[in-house]
Amino acid sequence: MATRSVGVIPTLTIGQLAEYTGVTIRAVRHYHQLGVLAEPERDASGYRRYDAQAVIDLIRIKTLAAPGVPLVRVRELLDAGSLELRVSIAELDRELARRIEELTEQRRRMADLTADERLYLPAEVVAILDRERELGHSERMIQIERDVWIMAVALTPSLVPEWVAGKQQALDDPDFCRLYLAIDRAMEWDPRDPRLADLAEDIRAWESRRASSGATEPGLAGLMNSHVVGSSPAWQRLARYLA
Amino acid sequence: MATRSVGVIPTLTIGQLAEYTGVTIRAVRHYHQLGVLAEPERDASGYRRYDAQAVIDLIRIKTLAAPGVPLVRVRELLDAGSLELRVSIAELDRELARRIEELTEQRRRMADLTADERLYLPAEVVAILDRERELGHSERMIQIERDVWIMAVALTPSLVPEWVAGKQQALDDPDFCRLYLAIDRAMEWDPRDPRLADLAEDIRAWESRRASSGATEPGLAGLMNSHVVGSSPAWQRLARYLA
DNA sequence: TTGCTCCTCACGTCACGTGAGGTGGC
DNA sequence: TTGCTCCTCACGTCACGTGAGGTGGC
Repeated sequence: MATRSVGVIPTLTIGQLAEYTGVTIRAVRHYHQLGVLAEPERDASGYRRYDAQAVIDLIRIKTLAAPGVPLVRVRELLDAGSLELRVSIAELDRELARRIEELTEQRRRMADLTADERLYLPAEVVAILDRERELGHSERMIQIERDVWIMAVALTPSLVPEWVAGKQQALDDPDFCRLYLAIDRAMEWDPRDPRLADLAEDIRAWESRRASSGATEPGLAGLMNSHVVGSSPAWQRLARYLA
Repeated sequence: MATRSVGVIPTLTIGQLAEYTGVTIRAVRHYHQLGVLAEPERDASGYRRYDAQAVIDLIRIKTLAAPGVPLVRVRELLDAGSLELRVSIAELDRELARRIEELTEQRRRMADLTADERLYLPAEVVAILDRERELGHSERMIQIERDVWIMAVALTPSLVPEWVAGKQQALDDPDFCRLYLAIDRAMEWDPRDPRLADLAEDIRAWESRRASSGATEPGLAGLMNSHVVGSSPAWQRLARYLA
């Protein structure tokens, strides 16, 4: 596709070529080995001698390879006609645009690395956790709930929207909020604390009101399941009252 | 820095973990091997069992590794305190911004891949070549000059600004332009053509006018040097007339 | 002789990919 | 029994990096 240069013009050594085009000497040799860049003539000392066309070819190779086009494809592209090259360049341009989008995404994610949940939970769940923080819940309980949500999303993502809706509804109910905070506080009570029996009563009452309203949500029952209660002796007692 | 999860919550297999976080199973094992992600407990079958903290850790690893942070550094970053992490994230953010700039640059360069000189010659030289095209020069001569410029920039970049200025000045002179076009046409003349002697006379006359004006430029002499004339028998004759 | 650039093997690196051969629960 | 997921080696890949040992002109 490119015409050969006349050949009567002075030539460059591999070091000069590399410096001018901004690649390493080793990279040039590598391109020769893969047949991406044609081997040039040698001088009397066996040194490679490059002409202007080599400069042009190498800069083309570099331009294509820099954004990550595999060298085998670079070779194909430059061997192919300029029409095919033009088509591929259009493709590569879209690819680069995509990569720029991706990096911009990654910058956003980086910013979230120190902030906690945002990165690994859906936004609605993060909102629920934030809402509970505002209600004065302990970080310990929030973290347990966060872990439960992570497992829920990982194991049964299809059920998550329903749970999210149920939890949001519950948090709109002042009775639930009081109850839920009480449960949080109860975590550190002595398991023989008499208030646990009253709390169990309140929970049962709320749950039956809720069930009669037709709402389907695993909320309290979900949190109070056999996996979670193990983290607090008081909660274990509470679960026994409810059973 | 992150607190351990309670451990009474159900766990994920390596496949579930990989799918949820969007990495391959092999990548997870690789992270274990390098110590970037802690090895979890095994179940009765020897299968790895992951908790919510592993999900969090893995997403952090992925977030850092995706834009190209070496895994050894990822390990250091996550082992270090969150202050150090924050500092490094600021650095990484600048790095990502730089990469986005770079990709944008590469998109521009890609567009120039089919257009010729723009990619491998400084803008002023490209302007000179374009100007000569407008004056009606043959592509053959332009290409020879292009190759001379490439070699000039590669071998003695410090002299290029002077040459560029000289050439621009010459192209502002209508006498030079006529002469230069004549030289272009003469390339394909028969070496015995009597007009060559007249042309040599005109060149000498122009050069002496130019020298007396105090301008320092290698222009015509540069083009008509021993390296280039070899490409045309008529030019060789012309060079002998001038010698 | 010393320093510099060039030469050709050839092994190393980084982040996994990809079988090879085998186990364990449904 | 078949199919699926998991397991541990261990070699392969891609684009070079990095010595190892040697040559040639100033």
